[in-house]
This record gives sequence, C-alpha cells and structure tokens, in this order.
Amino acid sequence: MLTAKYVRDNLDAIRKSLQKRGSKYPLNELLQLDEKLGKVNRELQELRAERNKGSQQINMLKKTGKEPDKALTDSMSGIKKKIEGIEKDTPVQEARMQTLLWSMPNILDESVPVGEPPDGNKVIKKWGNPAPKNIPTHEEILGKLNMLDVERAGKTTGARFYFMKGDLVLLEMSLLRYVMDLLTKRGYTPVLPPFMLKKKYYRGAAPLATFEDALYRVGETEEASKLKDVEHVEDELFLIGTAEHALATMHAEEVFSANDLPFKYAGISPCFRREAGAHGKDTKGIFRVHQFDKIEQFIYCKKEDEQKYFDELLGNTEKIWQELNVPYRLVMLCSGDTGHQMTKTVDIECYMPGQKAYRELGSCSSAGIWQSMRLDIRYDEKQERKYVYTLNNTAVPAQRALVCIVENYTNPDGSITVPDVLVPYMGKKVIGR
RNA sequence: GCUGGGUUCGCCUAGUGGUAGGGCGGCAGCCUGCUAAGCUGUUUGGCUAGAAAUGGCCUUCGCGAGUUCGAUUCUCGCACCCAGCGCCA
Repeated sequence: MLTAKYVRDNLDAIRKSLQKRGSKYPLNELLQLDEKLGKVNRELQELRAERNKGSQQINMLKKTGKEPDKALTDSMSGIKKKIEGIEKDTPVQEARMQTLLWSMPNILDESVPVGEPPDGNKVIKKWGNPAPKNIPTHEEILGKLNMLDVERAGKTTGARFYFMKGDLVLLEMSLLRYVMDLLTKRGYTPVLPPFMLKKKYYRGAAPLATFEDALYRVGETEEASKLKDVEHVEDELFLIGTAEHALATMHAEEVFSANDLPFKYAGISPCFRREAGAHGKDTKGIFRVHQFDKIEQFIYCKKEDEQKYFDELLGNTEKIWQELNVPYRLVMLCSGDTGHQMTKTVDIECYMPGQKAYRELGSCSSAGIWQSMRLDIRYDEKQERKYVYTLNNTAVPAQRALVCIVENYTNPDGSITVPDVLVPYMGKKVIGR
C-alpha cells in the first residue's frame, strides 16, 4: 500500500532524488496535503473513539434491559453529525493525495550519475571488437531472401508491423529456445503470462503516463467509454508492453516468508508498444516495431540481495551476447534518462556493423520497492513485514536481436551464418543459401 | 451471455445488528533434553504518548453507497472468483 508515511520516513532521500532527476513533482503540495489530512484524521479518530464508547454504553444498557436516556442519544447524534460533516470534505483531498503518491518517481540509487542523455550516460564496460561493415540494411538483406515483408503488413495493419517468413521465423524460435534453456539452467522458471492486464494492476507495474503514449487499450466496456476520466473504472484491459509488467503483477497482494525468496522468472511474451514519441526514428525494417517477442528476466528478492541479483541479471545477458559472439557495451543511465519507476538502469548496447553504432538491446533495472508498494507484495522476516524488491532485465528482444544477428552474420553472397550456439536448435549452419 | 454459489489475518475455516473466534504456518519466549514434542505470547494498516521498555486510540471481514447510536451481519450498486448451462479454438 502507498502511504504518506513512506514519504515522511524517506523525505530527505526523496527530495534529493527529485532534484537529481530535475523532476517537477509537486512534493510540497503533497506535504501540505498530508499535514491537513493528518489533522482531520486525528480529529476523526477522537470522535470515533467517543462514538464507540457511547455505543458500548447503549449496548450495556440494552443488555440489562434498560433504554438509553435522552441526554445520551442526543450527544450520540451530535457526534454522528460532526463525523459526517468532516467526512464530507475529505474524499477530494484524499483522491488528490493518492494521485500524488502513485505518480511519485522512484528514489534514484546513489550510483546513478547526474546528467542528461546522451552525454550524461556512462559506458561502464566493453566486450568484443566492433568492426564496421559496408552492407545493405537488414530490411534489404531479409527482403531479398524473402524472409521479411513490411509492405504487406503496412497495408493490413499499419506502419511498424511486419510479416516474418521462412527460416527467419525458425531462427527466432531457435534464439528464444536457446535463451530460455540458458536461463532455465540458471534456475529461472519459464512463464508465459497473460498478454493483457487490468489497469488496476498495470498501474502498479508502470507509471500512469505509460498508458497514454506506450500502451494499447483493449476490451473497453460501455461504462468505461462513458467515464474515460474516472480513475476507478477497472474493467479495461491493456496489452502488455513487456512481460516485466505481467510478471510484476503476478504476485500482487501476496505475502511471502523470507525463506521463500528469491523468485526468478523468465517471462516470454509478445510486447505491444504504441511508440508514440518515436516518429521518424528507425522507420525501416523491424528494429523498432509495435509488436515484438521478448524473453524478460524478473526477480523478486529481499532488500539486502538487490545488488547481488542485479549483477546476476546483467551477467545472464552478457553471457547470451558473448555466446552469440556479438560485441556489446554496458551503459549506466544518468539521472535524466533513468525511468520514472526505476532506481537505476544499465542498458546493454550491441554493436551493429551496418549501422556502425551501438544500439540498445536491453535494459537491466531495479524498481526497488516502487512496484511492490503499489501492488502490495511483501515478505515477513522476524517480526517485520517488508516490501519485496523487484528487478528486471531483458534477456532477448527477438526482432531487434535478429537485426543484430543479421548485421553481424551476413555473408557477401547475401546468406546469413547461423551463430554457433543456435545451430543445434536451427538444424543448419547457414540460412538463405 | 444466463442461473446459482462465493470473497473473513500468510493459508484454511467459524460466526453473528453490540469488543471478529478457532486451526495450521511464521515469529518471540519458556520448559525439556535428543532427531521431536509441549506450553505461553504474537501474527491488517495507521495515529499518538515516551529516551526506551511499554501503553492509549482509530482502522480492518472484496469495493462503494444506504439504513442505524452502532453494520462483517440488513438493503442497493459494482468488481472479481468458482460451478452449471449456452457458444466456441
């Protein structure tokens, strides 16, 4: 549950973090509102205590067969009126309070460098030897092999959709199965989640702003369409933008014993994104699309294990790209680039020889307790009940990874060499020949 | 879509217009002494007093509204779950 108490208890850190992010979040409004509501709450508590006492008196009298006298019933109805008077004014303020709490950005980790992208981001590791190549775009290469058709998909569905065909489809399946096998060996449970979530739960996994420019809405009811502005309409579904969001909601409203943790999941799902803010960027091919398949790693753990599992998640992804033999680098995102609900993020960027640039192929983040507070996911340890820490990292985004493999493995004759680790899954060493 | 049943602490379950009880599990302690058991307490969230130990109060029976001095209980609306029927890959 989200409470103002959390804000009071972490006020210094929150204030510092908001400043670091350059956020316009109205913290002062929240604090003033909290003070006001606190006062009202204390007043209400006293009145309720009085009411409960009076009710007990009446109860005792009735049990002994007596009726309460007029003085008592008069004072009781007086208290009732006072309570009703106070309660009448508070819902609007409380709703505002909830809005403020829900929309508060996460507290940035100490290690996040201050700055704005792209200059503020820091390269923290490099692997492999990037070598630029003069080659056609992936769309041309795959188009010639009759494995990719974005034109027909553009006609039937729209821009940024695609038909993948032939061995390219099998290559994707090989890639996904290879990654899933690697993660399973490392103790991750494969999960095929629902591809849609109720807003009530989705808003606990990702900030509300996501709904406008990133998510597709489905299953709108008549009531929902009439009451678009009302927060409490729950009967709407949103297509997931990533399995992370489904995996975060999977354990909503649960309490674990400390011994049960951690939970390690490998979620596999299509991802649906509106890409509203990306006009003109990566418009060719399947590098940036509205629908793509992805395996996502997700961990629920105790506070003290956060760093350990962050490193583990990152290590898994590094292992995958090392085995695929693609040069990559790790980039620590700066304060201006770190997502609203994350405490810190390290991007993995793979080298694209054709584009002659490193491109983002995944994001490893800690959400701290941002998600678990909103989704009520806790664990008991000793006498205390604590919020679970949630971490997530891309394992492999299939379409983007295929672009990367095509650029790295394309041959002069137009065929594509299958990476060694995928050969057992693919059943051949070259496709398109 | 229709009809019926349900939603109570981490899990299971009782209950009633008047302080929400029991079991299991967890945690803390005691006793004991050996591969386990027994006993006691505790187990929604928050406000408040105190240096602390520890108190006091409010809140909590899916959500919202109503009736009432008082609602977990009665009434109305909503959500979700389950079963059956219908439809269906």
